[in-house]
Order: sequence, then C-alpha cells, then structure tokens
Amino acid sequence: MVRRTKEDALTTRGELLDAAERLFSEKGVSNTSMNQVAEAAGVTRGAIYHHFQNKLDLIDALMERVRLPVDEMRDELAQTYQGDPISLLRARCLHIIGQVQDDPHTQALVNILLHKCEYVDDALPIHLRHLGGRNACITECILLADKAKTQGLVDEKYDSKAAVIGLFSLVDGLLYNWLLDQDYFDLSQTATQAIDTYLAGLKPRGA
Amino acid sequence: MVRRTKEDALTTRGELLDAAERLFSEKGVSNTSMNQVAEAAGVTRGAIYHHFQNKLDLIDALMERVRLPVDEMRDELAQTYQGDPISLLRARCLHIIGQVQDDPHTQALVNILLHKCEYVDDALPIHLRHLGGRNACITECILLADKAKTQGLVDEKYDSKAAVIGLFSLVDGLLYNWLLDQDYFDLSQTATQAIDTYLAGLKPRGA
DNA sequence: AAACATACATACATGCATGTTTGTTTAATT
DNA sequence: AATTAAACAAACATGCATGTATGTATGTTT
Repeated sequence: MVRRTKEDALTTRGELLDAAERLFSEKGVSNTSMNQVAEAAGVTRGAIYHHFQNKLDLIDALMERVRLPVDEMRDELAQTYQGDPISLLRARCLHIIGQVQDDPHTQALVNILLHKCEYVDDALPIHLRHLGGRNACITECILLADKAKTQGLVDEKYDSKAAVIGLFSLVDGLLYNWLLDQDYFDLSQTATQAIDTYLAGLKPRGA
Repeated sequence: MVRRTKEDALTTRGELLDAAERLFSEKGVSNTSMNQVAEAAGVTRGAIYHHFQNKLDLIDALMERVRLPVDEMRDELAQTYQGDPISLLRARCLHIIGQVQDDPHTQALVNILLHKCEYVDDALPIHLRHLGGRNACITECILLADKAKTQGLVDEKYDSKAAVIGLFSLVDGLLYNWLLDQDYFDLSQTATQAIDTYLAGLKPRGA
C-alpha cells in the first residue's frame, strides 16, 4: 500500500520514531540498523529514507520530539518564581527525576543519551544538544544560586557555579545509576534524600 | 617479521591494548574496527586475533589491565582504617576523582565506560564488571555509613544505602559531566566542594 | 479528468567489518 | 640438529549496513 493520506504519512513517521526510540533504547543506537527500525514499524527502509535523511537525522528528530515538552516544563517552572530559590532548584531537580521515572518517552531518550549511544564526533547533533541544554540550564540555575546566597540561604564560602554543577551532577549520576539497574534502588526516594542532603549542606552552618 | 621472542609478543599485546584504549576513547568502541586498532599498533588483524578472541575479549582485557590498580587502591584504603568513617569516604571519593583526572589509563577507561560504549546486552563483560564493581564498593561503603551513624556523625533520619548511592552518584555525575567537556569546569575544585557539601548535609543539624 | 506530487516498496551497488584459514618465519624444545 | 610451536601476515569468504536509484500506486491539485 502506498501514497496514503497526509496524516497517514505523519502516523508512519510517528511509528518510525516510536520504533527507533524503543530499539535504540533497548539495543543501542549503533547496534540497531535502519532495516530493523523499519521492520519494527511495519514498513521498509524506503519509508525511513523518505522521512529522514539518515540515522543521525532520525536521532535528531527523536530528540526534537521530546525536547519540546521539556522546554515547556522549564518555562513553566520559570514562571512559578514563588518561594525561595533553593526550593525552586529542589522542585526542578525532583521534577526531572519524576519525569524520567514516569514518562516512557523521556525515560527512553535519557536512557539512550546516558547508556545507548557513543559520543563519537563533536559534530553530532546529540552531543551538541545535550551539552547545549545542560549549559543553558546550569547558567540559569547559577543565577538562582547567587540569589539564594544574597538571601543568606547558601553559605558564602561556596562557589555558585560549582554548587550548581554539583547538584546537576548528582541528578545525572542518580539517573545514570538507576537506568543501569532499576531494581537496585528506588529512584524517587533515593533522589529525594540525596538532593535534600546536598541542599542541606549548602546552608550556612549557623542557620 | 614474525615469531619474535616471548616478551616481544607481550609488548605487541600491550601496544594493541594501548591502541585500542586510545581509539575506543577517542572514537567510540563500535565505531572503531579491529583493523584500525591493528594499524594503530603497527600490526595486522592477524595479531589481534592471535592475542584476543574478538572485540569483546579485547575490551575485557582492557578492563582487566586497569582494574588491578583500582583494586590495589581499594585494599590500601581499606587498611588505613584510621580516622572517622566520613573522612574515609571523602578520601576515597577524592581519590577516584584524582585518579581519573591524572592517570591517563584510568581516564581513558572511564571515558569509554561513560561515553564511548553502548550498554547493549546484559551478557557483556563490560556491563557486568561495571555493575559488579559498583555494587561491591557500595555495599562496603554502606557499612562505613552505618558506622558513622552509630558515632553520631550522620543524621539518624538518613537511610545509609540511599546516602551512599547519593554520594557515588555525585561522583559519577561529576566524572560524567567533566569528561563530556573538560574545559567547562575544574574537576578537583568542583568535586571537592560538591562532596564536602553533600557530606556536610549528612551531619546532624545540631552538631 | 488530467497532470502532478507524495509516500512508500523494491532493487541495486558498494564497502566495510568480521571470522577463519592458510602460510611463513623464527624462537623454543628435546 | 631436528622438530615443534608460537607469533604473526596475508588471503579468503561471508554478511550486513548503508545510500541511492527506480518503480508504482494513490492522494492532490487545477
């Protein structure tokens, strides 16, 4: 069957992305061929090369699909600027944790990023996206940390950038290890305690 | 030239491992062919298949080579049981950080583990080794955390396992992000502050 | 209704990576 | 000294992944 309607084509495209996301997350990116993706989506490779230029382009589309919700979340949290900066940072971190835990698309994508793809060339869209998103988020959060410092919520002795990088590394590490073996520990419980521990350590001693 | 002496063969084997370590760390495991490894070592694929069964066996040997020093370190630190458990944990974490930063072999291997290989199949020796080593180390450190709790160095409200997993995730995350872009932040400074922050958060409030 | 463009399927060409086998030279063995 | 066996090199066979080119049936446009 060929030349279906325009929305049918979009459906095919979506099924290709679903299949790719699942296979990549299960077997790794370079260990999954375009043919396998096509078969899993019930089409042939012709369909893939019609919708995407090549594997990299496919991955790019994959990331584009879930980046949008993440951006929404960021904007949303940025607006709810109520409460102290530390609580905001906490909420943001826990939100990320929760989303990876509960949203299958996010989980698959993060799994791909952390465990199922090789960072081979600087020109790779994956690499750039990952780094870019991280740096933008960190830069934004450093402002929050500075604000918290002026409010006396964070000890003066700490460097804001290092503090934020530490917090993000903690989140990354938790996700990294949890995705490695989901049965080894409970993510939300462990993450909540770990993040609270870290944030408690940021407070001035006398507070 | 062929059939060189027995130690010449060991040299060849070592050069193969060196080449593999470098190429894998630079270009990724699945993106590096056996032929490229052989060429980089100045031999042909025949030499590789003489010393190793296949790519997985090569990687296995790669990990075996640097696992030994790491184990030495662990035994060494386990003997110096002086000082409080928290200081010991701190020293251990900073030691790992320092070793990744300063020892090229360790750095390359950790880079491969974190960024240059796909965790595709549970049967892969890489996967098992990584998980096994981690779990063993965590189990060991949980005892330390418990000990610290009985000494009143850690707040009663914290779960020991979660506390240790948090600490290790922090270290993993720091290495993960630093290896992604070594110029973005100073590893030892950031790690020292982050680890100290986390450990400070573990203390009881009134201390 | 005719012309065109889209959404694929199919077929083809190419190249590379792997694993194996065979061959050759020289150290080690007896 | 003769035999064996190690340490590779070189050649072979195979399969798979990619990219592209072509074919075709059907929606879409005018």
